[in-house]
Amino acid sequence: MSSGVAARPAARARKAHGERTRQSILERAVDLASAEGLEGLTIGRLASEMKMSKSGLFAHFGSKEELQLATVDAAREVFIREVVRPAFETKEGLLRLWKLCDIWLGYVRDGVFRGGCFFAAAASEFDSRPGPVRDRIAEIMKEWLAVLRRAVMDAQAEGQLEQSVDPSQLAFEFNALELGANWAFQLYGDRQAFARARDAILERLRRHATKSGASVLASPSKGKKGRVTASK
Amino acid sequence: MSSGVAARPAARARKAHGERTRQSILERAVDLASAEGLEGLTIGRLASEMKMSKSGLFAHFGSKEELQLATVDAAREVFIREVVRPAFETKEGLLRLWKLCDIWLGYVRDGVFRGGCFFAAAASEFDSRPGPVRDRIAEIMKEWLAVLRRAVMDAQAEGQLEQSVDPSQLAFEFNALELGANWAFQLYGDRQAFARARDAILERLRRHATKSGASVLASPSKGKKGRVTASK
DNA sequence: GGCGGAAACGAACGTTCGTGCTATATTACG
DNA sequence: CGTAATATAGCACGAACGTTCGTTTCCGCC
Repeated sequence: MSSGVAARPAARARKAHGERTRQSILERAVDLASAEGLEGLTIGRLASEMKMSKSGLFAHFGSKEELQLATVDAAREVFIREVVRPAFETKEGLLRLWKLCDIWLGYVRDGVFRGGCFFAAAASEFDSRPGPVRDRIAEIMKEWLAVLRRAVMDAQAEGQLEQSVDPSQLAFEFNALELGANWAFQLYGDRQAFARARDAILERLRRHATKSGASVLASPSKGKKGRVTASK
Repeated sequence: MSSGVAARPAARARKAHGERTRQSILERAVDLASAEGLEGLTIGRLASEMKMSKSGLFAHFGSKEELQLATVDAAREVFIREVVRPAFETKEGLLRLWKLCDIWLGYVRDGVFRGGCFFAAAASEFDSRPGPVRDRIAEIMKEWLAVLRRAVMDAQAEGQLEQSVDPSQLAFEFNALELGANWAFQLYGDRQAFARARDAILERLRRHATKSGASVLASPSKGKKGRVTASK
């Protein structure tokens, strides 16, 4: 950490191997944890799926809690890559706000994580289990809520959304509808839930859109069938 | 099993003791499971809390899965007693629909279960774990959604809610908002979330209320501060 | 060509889990 | 009172858990 360890590219190549396996372990860990839960994510199971020994895998993290934390952060990266980043390709304003919600719904429907929204599951699992893991999960979900809230405020600044709407309130509602769709899909395989959430969100956006905002929202409304738009 | 074992009333009194301890075990089990999860609900832990031996307690159920199923059903009884029944004291119509949602929020806020809504937690825990337990949970939550949907239809039949609203859609949205409030409260202790959910629900009810429906909704809206009305 | 450190391994630890078996209290009724 | 059913306890099991330890394999570098 302190000494630069020599900037020799060769020296980096040596270290790369450990880091790379660690990364591929975390990939699996995220997948496993999203389905079985962060506690159900077992070191032995993970090791056997990676065709490694328990101890070999264990050495990368030092404790189960560290593994859980690393897994949560890895899932956060995936979420940013799959949801936030794509939505941020759209210019700030009402359309980006809509994209955030729409892409989120797609991210659950398309099974980016096997068990639906990773953080919805993790939050529910850890909400009565104090500790660093719970804190990290709470922090990340707060980030997401802040992104939504920020998007609302931007849309207002752009003059596309009425000033009277409370950004926190709207962010809460959208998040709730997303969680609701996730819940219905995970428990019943109900794909219609995505359309329901989308309709509810769009209706709310339209209701509070200014005139200039309404035009922005014109296209996705006209989409033929009620399918969620794919991110690509 | 086969032979009727005699329908003597006295025979029932004999059996009562076992049934009573079974019931008190389930009380504890529900409380424990609501906080630690249905899988975290451990027979050893439960036995020691009940000051019983593992095997003595175990004999009442025969398997962990049976214990889980019995626990889920016990939680269902509590839910009916605490939420559905009180709301059904109000005559069918818009007000009952509102009561269902309002009392539900109170039931989470007042900690009827230590871990918030028992079924929200259980659903999230078991949604990727097929089996009888998952099926039972899904069934119970479907009952709740059906109650909501039915309440919407009743309100329409009473002429208090516009015919144009889709009962399933409204039930979905209300359920989602409730789950969202539960989520925010469990993860952040955010009591404001109840007010947010309530506001969102009330706003929707008002929007789609007929004239006669609006008058019914007049009183709870005027309630001074935005507190959720207690069920008693 | 041998040294050193990182990475992976295999075996074992102490615990806890769910689940059987067997025996002992407790109780109801003939 | 005695007997049979019921309820609880005691004990042991096999498996899985997280974790530790000592060893082995691998590879860049002096």
